[in-house]
Amino acid sequence: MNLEKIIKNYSPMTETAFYILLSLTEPRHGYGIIKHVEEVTGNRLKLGSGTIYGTLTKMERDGIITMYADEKRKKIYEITEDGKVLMRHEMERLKELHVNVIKYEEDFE
Amino acid sequence: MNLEKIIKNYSPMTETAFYILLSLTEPRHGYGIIKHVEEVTGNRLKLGSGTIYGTLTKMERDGIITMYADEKRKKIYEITEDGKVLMRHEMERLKELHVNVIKYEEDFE
DNA sequence: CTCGACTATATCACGACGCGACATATAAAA
DNA sequence: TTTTATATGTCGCGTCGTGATATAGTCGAG
Repeated sequence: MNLEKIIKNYSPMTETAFYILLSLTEPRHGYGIIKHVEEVTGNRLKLGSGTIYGTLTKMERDGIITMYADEKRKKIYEITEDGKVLMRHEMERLKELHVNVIKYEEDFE
Repeated sequence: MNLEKIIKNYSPMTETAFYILLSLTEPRHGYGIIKHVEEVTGNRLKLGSGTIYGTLTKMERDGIITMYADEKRKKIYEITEDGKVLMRHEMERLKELHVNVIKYEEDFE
């Protein structure tokens, strides 16, 4: 899948997809990602098994992550260059969202 | 719908839902919301008609927005107190996300 | 040594969501 | 007058996150 289509199909990114990709700057396997996401969100976000393995399969098919190693009971992935471009794009969107949070925060007090 | 269930069902909020509620601190009708969202996102986000009217119906049913006025060709809504609580909750989540954007940004360069 | 807890992956059906297409209608502007 | 903008609504489509279910290896406590 080319970069243009990737960005179109993955924007806006779901929170799940965002945290999976955030975990894959270091090579990790599915179960390791689940634990890492729990860590960085302070146990708030717990990914279901269907979510993680389904998403990883889809992301590999689309070329935003790649197989790093295939051990007996561990399939280890890492993010690709296209994946990094996508994440930079998503991070810009999240910054825009944050600007609007700060701007309109007082209206909800 | 009670507040606990509202927060559970609307978290994490979709970008669409977030910007619709952000628009409803002032009373607005569907079409007005579409135009307002285009404005605050710099024409990035254009809501489809199915999205806006479907979401408004659902949000009113769940008690996070309420009918403010029902003119001939305009149904005007505004956010409820429960809706404001929900938005404060969502804004906290977006701040956490933003912290992680700043923290891990350099890993995607 | 055995039993439960943890690690690890995979598939399935379910409900929810965003979207564009299509339909309908009024009002303003060209 | 004809087009463009305003305004709401419904429908089917594809996608997504989730929990249930299945399967299986590892490892420590009793």
